[in-house]
Amino acid sequence: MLNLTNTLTRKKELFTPRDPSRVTMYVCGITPQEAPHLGHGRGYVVTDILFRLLRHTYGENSVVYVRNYTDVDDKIIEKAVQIGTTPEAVANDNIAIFQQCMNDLNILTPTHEPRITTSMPEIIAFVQTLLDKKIAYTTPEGDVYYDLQKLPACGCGYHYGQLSSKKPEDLIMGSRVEPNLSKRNAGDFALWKAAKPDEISWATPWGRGRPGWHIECSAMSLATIGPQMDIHGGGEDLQFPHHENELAQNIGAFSELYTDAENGFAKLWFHWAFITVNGTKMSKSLGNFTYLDHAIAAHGAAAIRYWLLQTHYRKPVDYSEDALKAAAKPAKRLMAALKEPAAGAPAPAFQEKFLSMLNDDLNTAKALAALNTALSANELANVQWGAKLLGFKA
RNA sequence: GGCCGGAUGGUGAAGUGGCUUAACACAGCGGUUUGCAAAACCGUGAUUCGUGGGUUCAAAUCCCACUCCGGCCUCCA
Repeated sequence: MLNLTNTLTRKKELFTPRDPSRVTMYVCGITPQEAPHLGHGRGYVVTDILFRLLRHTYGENSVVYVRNYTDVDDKIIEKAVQIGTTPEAVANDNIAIFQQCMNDLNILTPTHEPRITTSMPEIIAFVQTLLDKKIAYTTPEGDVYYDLQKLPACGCGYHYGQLSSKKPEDLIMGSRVEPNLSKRNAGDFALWKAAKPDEISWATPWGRGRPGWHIECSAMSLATIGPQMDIHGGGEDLQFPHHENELAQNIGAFSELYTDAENGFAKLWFHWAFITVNGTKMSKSLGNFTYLDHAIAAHGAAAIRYWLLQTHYRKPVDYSEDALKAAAKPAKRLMAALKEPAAGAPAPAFQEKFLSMLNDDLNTAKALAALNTALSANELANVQWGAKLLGFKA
């Protein structure tokens, strides 16, 4: 009985999968232009808890979790030029660091980890579908845009801006999007960008180029999960424009399938909040980030997991060295309990209580507290069982 | 400017109507242990939940106003 906050309705909702034997979740992954920072760690630790809980509830082989790599984008290309290598090499290096971090943090490997560069036929096909339906249009420059005026009416009741609580007219007024005279409406977004000289590009019926950011996720989720999924997740900042546009793309392609609110693109949209530093968002552009691998080396993976799980996933977590040090001690205590010989089966009452906490919108802070209480009471079997569900590994 | 979210002890943070004079953790303080120290373990902390009103038998929890802070509107987990 999992209750999760659905960004689309802004309410905690009882989660019921479309098919309990194949529960599906797509979470936006990283753009490997740089090594991952602590913020990436948070998102995927949180998702890991959700994945573990779903596996516990529906069975280990009944959950399909997809997390992609956006391995081609402006910044990767820019970086490759800067250091004199290929975009592929930049992406591969950073993906390797990312995967090592995920491994260190004991984050379960997703069922599928698609990349843009290996999903090109699906991406091109998706753009073609939107062109065929006249929802997208090409420009003289060779770009392809989504025509927001053509967003089909959908049985699911979606209107553009619903996911991010924005009104289209506000978006256009406040728009700082690069002016492009070839666009029909200011809010139209790129599905495909025409090739620039000397840049990596792919051939398509409408000309060479590379995909826009949003279409990639629509295509990769279609290829791995299908046109409808249970949970779609990502960082808070992806709500707009990325997820809003992704949703518009899927409705453009599959509106006839999406007959009502229960049968839309995703049943539930899941977003986690950021890591902040002195109250301000940790980000690459502000330069106030800490590399994930450095933090793991300095404090240990268990301390980082403990620190992150102390706060509810929808609230910001403020980073400081002191905060990580403060988490190291209880994390160590937990680790020591996990290193003890297996203490047998947990008490049913404890399991039930523990699961009800996680099922209540992933209340990991409360679950961690229950673990500490069990630890003080020397309930080793309970501690070992609970810690495992929270992804701690001896 | 528009929209969204938040404000709980020295610190992080859970709690969204009575089970809470507020979980859990860190720091501090007291103690046990120890040759001393460290580590470990035990004990100890807000009569109070941004401010002002209101609703209720009952509010940190609901409603209204205000103040402050953050996020999104542009690449971003």
